[in-house]
Amino acid sequence: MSQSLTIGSVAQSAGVNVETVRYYQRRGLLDEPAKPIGGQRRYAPAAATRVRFIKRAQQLGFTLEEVKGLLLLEDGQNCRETRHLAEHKLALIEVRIADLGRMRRLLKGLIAECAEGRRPRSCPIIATLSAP
Amino acid sequence: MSQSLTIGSVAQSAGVNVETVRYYQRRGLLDEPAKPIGGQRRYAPAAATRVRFIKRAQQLGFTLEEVKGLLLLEDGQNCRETRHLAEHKLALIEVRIADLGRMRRLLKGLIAECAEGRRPRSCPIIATLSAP
DNA sequence: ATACATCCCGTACCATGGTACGGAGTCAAG
DNA sequence: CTTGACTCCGTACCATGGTACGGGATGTAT
Repeated sequence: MSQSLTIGSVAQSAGVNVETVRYYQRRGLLDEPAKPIGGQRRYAPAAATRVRFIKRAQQLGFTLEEVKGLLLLEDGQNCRETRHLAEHKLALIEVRIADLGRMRRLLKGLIAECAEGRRPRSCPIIATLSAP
Repeated sequence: MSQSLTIGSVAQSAGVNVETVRYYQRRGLLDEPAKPIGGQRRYAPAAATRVRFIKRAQQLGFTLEEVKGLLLLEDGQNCRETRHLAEHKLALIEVRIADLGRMRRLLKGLIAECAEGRRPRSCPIIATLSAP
């Protein structure tokens, strides 16, 4: 009963494509169970749990390579290392937020100039991009 | 004198790789000047300006496909359309910022739990990712 | 027992924005 | 006129996270 799932049911229960499960196996994020002689592989329910783990970590902004690192800590006994990974990721996310914030300010400013028609002869967005 | 630059000097003056200039030509973002019989192509200084335009637009978060759209409006006479493109991009950026903000809150919360050692038996980050 | 659904496996392809390679041709300076 | 740097062009490759295809083998339900 611990090896009861087909790859299709693992995929379905984790909400991903069968090909995605295979892909995770190729990427080394998921073990591939032994194949019975001329049969089909069977998966433990833990495989589906693991795929969900991967998906959740991705939603937190971890890449698959980083998830690989998290999975090494999966027993929950390495809280400190896990926290370091999370802190590092948090720092990267904050940099991205800051970058996007700058883009937003710039775009907003340009759009406002456009809307006010301050420089009716030439579009201020284009003008800014074209500046030497 | 209007066709005086080699591809190398265009690239250098715009701060990109020669291959990048060729790539933009393949993508249809930049015209490829006619090649003299058995000679080398020469570029007008406007080519370098255009490459810089592309790079700046990318920094504002536009993809190359979107830049292609902007370049069609490059004469500056289509302020309204340009503004629409910019507004659309701005909306996407704001969605992205909101997404990242959620990630940040989640990660911050988990890291704080870790640091406080509220759940010393198993790492709260791993536990959260592993939840059924 | 037969039909239909899945699985297996390798391989190729998608978007995105480039970089690298290699052999032949060309250009400019000394 | 030789040498070294640059150009040309097609093609292949990089990361990232998958998706698609196709023929043959299996599994399962009726």
